[in-house]
Formats: sequence, C-alpha cells, structure tokens
Amino acid sequence: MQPTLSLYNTLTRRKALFQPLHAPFVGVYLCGPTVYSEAHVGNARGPVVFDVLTRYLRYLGYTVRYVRNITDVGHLEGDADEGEDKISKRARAQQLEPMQVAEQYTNLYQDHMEALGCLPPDITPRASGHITEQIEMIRQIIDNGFGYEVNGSVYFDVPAYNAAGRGYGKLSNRVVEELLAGSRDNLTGQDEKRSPLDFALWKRADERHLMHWPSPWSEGFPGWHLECSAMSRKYLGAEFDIHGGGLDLMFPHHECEIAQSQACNHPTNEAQVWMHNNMITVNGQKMSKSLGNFITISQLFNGTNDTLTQAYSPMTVRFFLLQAHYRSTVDITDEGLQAARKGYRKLMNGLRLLEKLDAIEGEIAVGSDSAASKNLTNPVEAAYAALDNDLNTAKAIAALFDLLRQLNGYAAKPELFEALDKSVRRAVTAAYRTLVQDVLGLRDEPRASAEDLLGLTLDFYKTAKQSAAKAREEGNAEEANKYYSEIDRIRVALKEQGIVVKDTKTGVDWAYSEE
RNA sequence: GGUGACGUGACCGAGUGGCUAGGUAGAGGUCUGCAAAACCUCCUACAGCGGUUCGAAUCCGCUCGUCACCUCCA
Repeated sequence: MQPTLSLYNTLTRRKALFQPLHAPFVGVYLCGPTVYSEAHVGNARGPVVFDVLTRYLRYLGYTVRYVRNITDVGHLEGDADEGEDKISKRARAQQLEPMQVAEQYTNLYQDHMEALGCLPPDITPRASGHITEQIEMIRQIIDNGFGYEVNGSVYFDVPAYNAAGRGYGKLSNRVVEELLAGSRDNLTGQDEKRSPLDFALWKRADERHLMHWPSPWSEGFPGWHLECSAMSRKYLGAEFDIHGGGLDLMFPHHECEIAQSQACNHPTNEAQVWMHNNMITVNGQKMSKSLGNFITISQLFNGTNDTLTQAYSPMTVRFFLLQAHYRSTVDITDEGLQAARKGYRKLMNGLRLLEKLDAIEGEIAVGSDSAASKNLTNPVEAAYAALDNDLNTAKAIAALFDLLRQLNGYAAKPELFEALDKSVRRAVTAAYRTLVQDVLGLRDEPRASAEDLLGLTLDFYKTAKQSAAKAREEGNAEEANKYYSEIDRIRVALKEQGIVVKDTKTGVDWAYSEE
C-alpha cells in the first residue's frame, strides 16, 4: 500500500507521511472522557476528528484498532494532589455509588458520541478495570529507578528521568529548569514529592475516599496519567502508531504518559505520531469546565443554553466541527451553527440527488478526458488530497460543494449528464457518497417523523371530507364525488403503508392495519 | 515571567510566494401557478507599518490586538 496520508506530529512539529509501524495494521489511541459529569461540546471534538481519522485510515485500506478509554477513577481535584476524587465527590452529593455515577455518564457519553456519528471504538477500556496493569507499570518504573514511595504513595521522579537523558518535555517543548523556575509550590513543606515536577503514580486513599484498591504500597488509587500508558500498552503495544487528544492534554498529561512509558519500555515515545486537536471557543475564549462557559452536548441538541436561540441536530454539530481544520480553534456561535445546518442539509440533498443521476443509463460517450469530465473528477481528487494533507476536512468539504454544484446543474439538464462517460459518472457519484457518508460520517438525518407526516396526511383527509359533505349538502353531487375519490386515494395509499384510517364520530383517527 | 498560536470580506472558515477556497447572509437574474430548491451573476478580504522579491494574505522585522499552555480540563 502506497502511503498518501500526511499527519502533523506534535513531537516533531511538522507534517510527515504516515507510515504505520506494522502495516497494514494501525493502532490508534484517543484520551477519552472523565465520567464524573456531562461532556460539553469541546469534549466532542477529539472523538469526531478521530472518528474521521479512523474512517479514513480504513478507507485507505488499513486495519485499524481504535482504542478510546473511559476514565472512571483517579483524577484529583483541587491544588496539587490534595482533594477528593472527582467521581467520589459527585457520588456523595448524589448519594450514589461512585460506579453508578461513572456508569451513568459513560452511557450518556456513548449515546452522544453515537448520535454525533462516531463509530464505536474497537476497545473502550475503563481505568477501573485495569488497576493490576497500572500497578505492574508502577512496579517497573520503580525497578528502573524512576519512581519512589513515600507514605504509601508513589511518585514519578522527573529529575532522575530527565538526568537519564530521556528528555522530559520533548512533546510540549518544555525545559525542566524553566518548569522548576516557574513552579510555585516549591515551599510546601508537607509535600511528599521530592520535586514539584514529580507526579503521582499511586496515591494512598484517605478515609473520605470512596474508590480505592489494594496495592503493594497502600490501599489507594492510581495517578491520573497512568491509565493511558498502561491501557495503551496493553491493547496497542509499547509503541504504537497514533495517540491523540486535546491540545490542553499535551502538558502535562501526554508528557507524563511518554515519561511513564519510556521509563518502562525505553526507547519509545509511546506513539510515533502524537496528534492534538485544538479547542472550541465561546466568544473567543476556550470552552472549559472551570471557566463555566461550556455548552453541554445535551444543551446543544435541545437548544437549552443561553448562548443558543435554538436546538441543533447532532449532524449539524458534526458538520460544524468538520468545517474547520482540527488544529484550528473553532468559535461556536448561533450564527455559525445556523450556517452549518444549511450547509449540511445542502450536502444531504445532494445525496438524494445521486439516486436520480445514477438512474440515468444511456451514454453518448465524449470520453473520460473531456473538459466536463475533468470538472467533475477534479473536486473528487481535491477532496482526497485535502484529507491526505493532515486531514483537512474543511478543504475536503469545500471540494464536495464544488462537485455538488455541478451535479445540481446536471440534475436540471440530465441530457448533459447522459452525454458524459459512464465510468466517470459512476465514479463521481460513488465518490460523493463515500466521502460524505463513509469518510466524513455524515448521515442523512430524518427531518420529520413518520408520525408527523401521517398527521399531515390525515389533515388533508379531514379537509377533503368536510368539503365533500358541504358539496353534498349543497346538492352538488359531481363536486362531492370529486372529493370522495380524493379521499379514497388517500385511504388506499395509507393502507398500502399498513395504516387504516378510521372515521369515528369524534373525528378522524388511525390504526395499524391488522391484515 | 516562560513557551506557543493566531489576527482573512456582513458572519463562520480554508489557504501559506504568482492560479475562484467553501458555507451562510445580502443584491440581481434564470426557472416557476405561487413558493421552495437548484443554477447563473455580483459583493473579492487578508490587523497596522516597514523590509525581502519581478511578484506577498503567504517570507522577515517592528507595532497593536486576541488566545492557549505552564494548575483539573478535549
């Protein structure tokens, strides 16, 4: 397989042709959500981008194993490593089992991701289900001299690691000395850490802590960077192809992940390609839980957020996100979403158009190299080239609109389309479908429910009945019969769909046909 | 303070030395019983100032402005 896809690698700060370590297999890991509250739109960007990435890799012929974890343990709140586990805190407030909270938000998250058109990952590992793997990893880190225990807690020794020439900071472009200089908690006397840069691998649980597990060091819980190193290693190997996440995870989370993995499995950068999607902003400011300026995914779907005037469907949101390149920030606004909705629907109308165009059989071939044919195949090539260029979905979508404009033109003049080379016709309609549905993952969302449409039909039925009755009263039999034949047409048509219209004294109703 | 990113037309948003981005909105037209959709045409911008170059939105410098990471965060 000839590689064509280039990806921007945070580690090298440049784009490079993507070459899997073990083609045709590709291992992809994306940092998933912490399930102690509902996800906001910002949390959806990574999954959507990586969904397109894995879809495209598969389109290119790779066999992908896509892992997206669920963090249901370990992330601490508050300053340093003090404070309660976020999940525990939430659980106490709601009088629920911690795992119940985690389960609830995990399910919600997965429903949202599915609605947004994200195919389920191949593996969705939970941090809580991989405590033994994490303990094993800590043991290795200690054995290799990069971890130390204090009072039942274990910390990663960043200075020792860095002194060994492993390059702490290589991903986020930090220098250990500068980090130390900029550190502000260098005076906290009771801190167990030897260096402010050290981070927890294992924490002893205090009595308020609801989630804890036995370990060689204490009854406690794993540190918050460890799960991804441990789980990615388990399912993808000590070094795999692509690791992704939000830009804000680059430091310290991903930096620490690399350190942990390398402390165990030197030399490795855990993944050969590190990808980071940019943030979603609201009024130019990053959407974040701590700032409180977030729009949850539910709010977006329901329109129940002050910054929104209405609800936006999942596919509108997906299209909105894909209209920007993943490494750019994208500002979420009502206007922007409205524009996205129209664009998305336009694309969907195009999908329906294809059936009409594909039904055109004949051909008065003008050759596949005619100018008209080239005009059609050029945007298709441009779309794939855009995706190959660091997954530029914005540019790919622009190319699709270019193609669509032409197809719409041909729909009005089928004889012109018929005159084109058949293989070209087939190729471009197929490409449109593939790009829109399979690669970008945009599906045709039903605009109206069957029930709503049935209601409309029954309204016409009722009106016709009233008109018929009125005509009969006025002695206009011919007029009345005209209406009755209309009424019968509606009855027969609905019957064919398995619906029986029932005329009752109280009005018109319907039921499923029992035949 | 350290590090990094960005500033594109009414709005969103690609591009990164010469070639129309695209979507939305707006104006005009074609089509049309009315309308919608669609198509055609128009509105053609790159924060400011200097520099490099035959040529810069694109490279360099300065100025102004915005944002991000350095602390949980996708």
